[in-house]
Amino acid sequence: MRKSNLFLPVLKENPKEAEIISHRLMLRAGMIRQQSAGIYSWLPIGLKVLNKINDIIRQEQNRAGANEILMPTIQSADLWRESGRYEDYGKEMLRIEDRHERDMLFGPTNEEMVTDIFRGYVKSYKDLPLNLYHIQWKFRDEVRPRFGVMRSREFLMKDGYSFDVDADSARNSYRRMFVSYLRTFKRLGLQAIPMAADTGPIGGDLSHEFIILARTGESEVFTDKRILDLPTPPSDVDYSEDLSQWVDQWTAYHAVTDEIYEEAAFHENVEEEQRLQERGIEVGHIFYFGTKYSEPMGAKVAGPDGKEVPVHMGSYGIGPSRLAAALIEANHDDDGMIWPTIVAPFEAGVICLNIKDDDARQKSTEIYETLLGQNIDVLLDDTSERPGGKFAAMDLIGVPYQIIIGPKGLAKGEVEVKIRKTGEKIILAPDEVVNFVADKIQQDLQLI
RNA sequence: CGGAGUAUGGCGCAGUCUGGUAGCGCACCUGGUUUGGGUCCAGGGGGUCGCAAGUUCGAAUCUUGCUACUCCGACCA
Repeated sequence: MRKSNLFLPVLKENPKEAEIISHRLMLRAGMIRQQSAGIYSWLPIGLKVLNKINDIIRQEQNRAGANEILMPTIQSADLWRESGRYEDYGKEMLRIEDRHERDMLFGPTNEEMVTDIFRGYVKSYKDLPLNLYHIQWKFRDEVRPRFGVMRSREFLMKDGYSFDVDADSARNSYRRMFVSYLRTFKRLGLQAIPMAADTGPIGGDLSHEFIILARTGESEVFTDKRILDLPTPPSDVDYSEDLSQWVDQWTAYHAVTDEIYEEAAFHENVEEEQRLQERGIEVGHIFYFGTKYSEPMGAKVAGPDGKEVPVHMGSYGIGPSRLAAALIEANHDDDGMIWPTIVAPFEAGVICLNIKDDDARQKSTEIYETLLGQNIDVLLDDTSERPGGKFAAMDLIGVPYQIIIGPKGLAKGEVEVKIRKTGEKIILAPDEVVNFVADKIQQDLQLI
């Protein structure tokens, strides 16, 4: 992408409404635009990041055996009457009436709808387990949306649903998602800690929240430091095997949010020197809730004995739009965002310091095109702005590898590579730079 | 939903107390200049002062009502 052709409305000043760093930076970098309270447009580089996050989630969902579908945002109230939640959900649900005066709603979640899909097709235990997920916009009419896309009313959610013939099998499905989530957050460069959680309005008896530690987090978390050193399941983890060892290992240490925190339990379970009390951001939440929806909605399958049984279900949520903000909270400095390469709006940037200088322009373009040819997502700053503005913009949007090309350097046979994360500046010959940067990016993107 | 605020050009703000025909910085446009960490000079365009009603010769400014948005709290992916 050439910057001269990119819609990148960066702001020099901080919009006054933005209180937390991720919100400020997303507005300043032109990633999002508020349209009304808790409702945002996603502008080009914001959308790029969001899509890259979605890609990682998809890869790890699919690896774990889940099937991607896409359900609508608008749902019929009748489905929710079947489960009883139409009355229970309260004002957080946005209720709509269509022209025929039918009660509709903007989906805050999709348990009812996916259960409806399931019951329409699946009749035998032989087709289980089954896991269906989608990545779709949700609406929850929060009383007080805030912090930009961290707590918005409209938000993107990956919500997945598992179906099993019995509770034991459902626990295996739960473990697959548990492992998949550990991998997803790890690949996004985040240290997410699964914490025992309340099941809330979704219901059920087994639930974990995945929390990343960040000073600006909204909840207080209490855990054992040693949880930070646990290994993440590798890319070749076999999802058809028993995954208990992974789940047991990760749930062995005490880890709770303020919702269910009890001082006595914390002190009993965690030795003083291992206690870690921090703020955290919830980026994922998984539930096992048995037959809560399948029973009232008649989602049943025939078991081996020919008798019909209601399926055991679980649901698994990750908020990609919130993750974008959480990633910024976890990775930034005074100059702007510091994206992990895997979700950066661009993997590399080429700054041509003086576009009017023939050598600089030609060399910049050549390097840019060579990188493109290697499938690297690269931004060429071919604008006539001043150098200072170009540097500031690259740092603000958090481009991990920045190749700086100007007449003065070229005269000495030099270009500079700046590594955003470390601030390192490496001087190279122009014909070395593509390989150097391509290698770095390849390393960063290596499947872990 | 309780409490506290804000609303003036794309963004950040002054002007409101004390009514008199709207201003600054950034951004934008033109010309020149400059080009390795947010150049400099000159000129220029852009505003129903959130909306409505009222008071007044005259309202961004005073009064009343409304709306939107933000912050703190309760609630939440």
